Amino acid sequence: MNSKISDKVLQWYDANRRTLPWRYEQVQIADPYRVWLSEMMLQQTQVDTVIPYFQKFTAKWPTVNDLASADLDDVLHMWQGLGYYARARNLHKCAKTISEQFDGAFPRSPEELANLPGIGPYASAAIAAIAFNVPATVVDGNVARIVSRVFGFSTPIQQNQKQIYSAAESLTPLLRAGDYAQALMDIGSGICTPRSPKCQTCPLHTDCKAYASGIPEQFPGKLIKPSIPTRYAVAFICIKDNNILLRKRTGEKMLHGLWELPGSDWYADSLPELPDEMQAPYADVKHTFSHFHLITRVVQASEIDPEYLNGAEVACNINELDQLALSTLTKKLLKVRNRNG
DNA sequence: GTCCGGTGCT
DNA sequence: AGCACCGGAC
Repeated sequence: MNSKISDKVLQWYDANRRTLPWRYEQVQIADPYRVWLSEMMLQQTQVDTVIPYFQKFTAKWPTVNDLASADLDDVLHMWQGLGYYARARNLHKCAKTISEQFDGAFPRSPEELANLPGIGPYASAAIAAIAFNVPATVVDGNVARIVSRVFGFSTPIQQNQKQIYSAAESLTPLLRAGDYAQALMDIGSGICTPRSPKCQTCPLHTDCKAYASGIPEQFPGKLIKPSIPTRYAVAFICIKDNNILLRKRTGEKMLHGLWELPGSDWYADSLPELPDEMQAPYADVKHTFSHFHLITRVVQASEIDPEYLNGAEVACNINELDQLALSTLTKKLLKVRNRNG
């Protein structure tokens, strides 16, 4: 009964699987390094966004030992734009651990994998299944949505983790665990999508309670999210002789290790006051992070009163910005320069 | 604008 | 258990 579902999933996969740079054919042996790297990148990030990053990383660092020998600054630079930069720091830390303590070989069991930096319950199961065919239960957002729909769970995913895990476990096959996990990812991203599931093309629609209900998109229920606050900041674009003032974020603040425009802290209430002569020209740029909006007043000036700087700025050639790790926020702020000339 | 999503820290 | 963390799809 349950094995029938995994059989349908695997048959669908054999006919419809996506070709992706980290996937291997059945005649090939999986490279755990590539499986691990892809899974780290795919957390919180869509396949199409990940592909060029994966290509760049594997070209520059073909093995985990190569990545372990890299500088963290280079890793952050290569990661720029992918977001959640703690992933890049943990990636580097994990590569060093594998290289130095595991002789360059990833462990096979989910339990050992879960002890490594950046590898949690999802990734440990996914790597064990995909790289080593261990029949671990792999539950990410896609799987949780598929399982909720097949079983007709209306409880929001966040409040139903145990039931979802048990249901997912009951479907997981003992053989071809890696193909099965990847098949569910493909079905989740291409068919069983959050808003408009394409049930007619789904191999499980005749097994699916949500489909039978006629309103599959309403499974699982959604959690009402509280609205997030807005913060405010001032940042300076100060260019002289082709050099722009930048500083490197330090400490434990978000985006630390990346370069940014000098400016104020991010205040909870309103835009920091500036003297009139520093107000023009400027542009207000809005950016949204996971837990707050940020409105930044970008002021362009050839000189900045040192009172507004912290003394840690570095003059960087504006034609060599592509050699530094910049967040998407900083790139967005830098575009003001093109707008205002 | 609104929604989506793994891990680590506390 | 609750919160911090980013960018892209719709």
